[in-house]
Amino acid sequence: MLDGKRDALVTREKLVVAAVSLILRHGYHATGVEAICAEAGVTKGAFFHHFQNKDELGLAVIQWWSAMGTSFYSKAWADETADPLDQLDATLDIMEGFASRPDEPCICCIGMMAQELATTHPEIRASCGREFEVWTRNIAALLQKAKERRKPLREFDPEQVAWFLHSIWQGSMLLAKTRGEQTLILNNLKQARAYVHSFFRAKPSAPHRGTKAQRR
Amino acid sequence: MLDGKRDALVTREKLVVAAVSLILRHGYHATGVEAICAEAGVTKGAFFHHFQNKDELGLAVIQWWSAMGTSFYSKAWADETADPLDQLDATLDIMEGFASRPDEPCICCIGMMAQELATTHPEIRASCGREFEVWTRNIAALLQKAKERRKPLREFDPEQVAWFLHSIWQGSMLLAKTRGEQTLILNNLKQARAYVHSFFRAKPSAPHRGTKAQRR
DNA sequence: TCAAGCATACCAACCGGTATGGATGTTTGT
DNA sequence: ACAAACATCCATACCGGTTGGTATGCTTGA
Repeated sequence: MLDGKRDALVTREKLVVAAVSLILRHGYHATGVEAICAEAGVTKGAFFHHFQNKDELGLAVIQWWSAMGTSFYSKAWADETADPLDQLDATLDIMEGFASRPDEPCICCIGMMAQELATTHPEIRASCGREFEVWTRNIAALLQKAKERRKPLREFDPEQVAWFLHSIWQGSMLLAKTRGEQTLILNNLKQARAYVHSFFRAKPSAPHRGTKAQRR
Repeated sequence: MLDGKRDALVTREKLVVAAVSLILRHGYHATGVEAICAEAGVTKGAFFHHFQNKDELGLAVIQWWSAMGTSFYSKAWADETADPLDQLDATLDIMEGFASRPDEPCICCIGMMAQELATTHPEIRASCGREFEVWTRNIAALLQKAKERRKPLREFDPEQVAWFLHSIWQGSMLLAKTRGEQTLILNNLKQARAYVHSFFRAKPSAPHRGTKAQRR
């Protein structure tokens, strides 16, 4: 029975989700195993049945967050035939939407774990690096396609620009944490969008709809 | 006697410096009070004589790092009569130099603490925010001056651009932590420099010396 | 002489992790 | 078909080590 009282996969998922929620709020070290179990509604017996130790859960958390992120951007990335510049705009729209959710902080679980654990936990550092590359490669691919279709106004390296955009994104979330509001992120995204557009001739068709996805 | 065996200010400074060093390597929570004392060559008696608790030391660490940072940029910011755009370039040169130190990671203590403690420690969050603003205000002031002296090619808000640059800086250091090398930071700084220059007409005088401060 | 500065010893709380046994679903023997 | 046997799943209880923090008293400089 899939929805029976006892399902290992469900329990495991509950633990990972609980860990994500707590790590986002308190960070990795400040989140105890018992606190995760309490949030998930299980006990330590279940925890150490699914994970050898806390760090192994950390790796699962990173993968879970990355998978969630990829599905989060799927609307912008899925259509292979779409205009790549439109896809980049759609990506930025999604990011704006993520930063515009009321009463929800705009933070990245992987960014937090990378900051806290990169120097001490080599495996977690490597995992964070891999998942960072997933996002960046997707952006770089769109930039590459855009570069091929429309001749850019000036030369640029898609990969480097993608890392540049990712840095803006992570840095924005970091700086915004110290302030009450998230307009900083939205302002940065606007500049990032303009930066991307600056490589290409303005499109005559789309009248640049500006900021979308504000306040549901 | 200032250089006597016993000097409260020196001891306090040793504790703060030791804490900075350890926090940069292991993060805040993973850095124990006893470890800090060992690194500083004192005991817990000294620690809790100077700081009521660990968080109070955290605040001192933030202020220490901010002060060090400001003096770090003093060469670029001190001269009131200099050309503001040159000052911005000098600032980016210093940042490139910071990212080019061999075998030294390019990381920010305040960025790390903000990421780890912003949601749980309101006072530390506020302190990080204040020190972030110090850097940003300096950059914004230079951009403002540059905007006044030479008419920019297009309109921009100095404060928003300054936060944008700060985000790039913090995000670059964060992403670079997950990789072995720091060329990512240098590439981002190049794009940031080009972005700043894109607001102004190219200067005929300075032939744009490119990347400086590589490998001593 | 006296307070500031600091070392020593100590503590309750909490941490990640383990040992053990019971509950549950699945497979197997007949 | 049905129970026995089994492996998976998870709860309970427990543990050694570490944590931030304290109580106390010696030492040093003024």
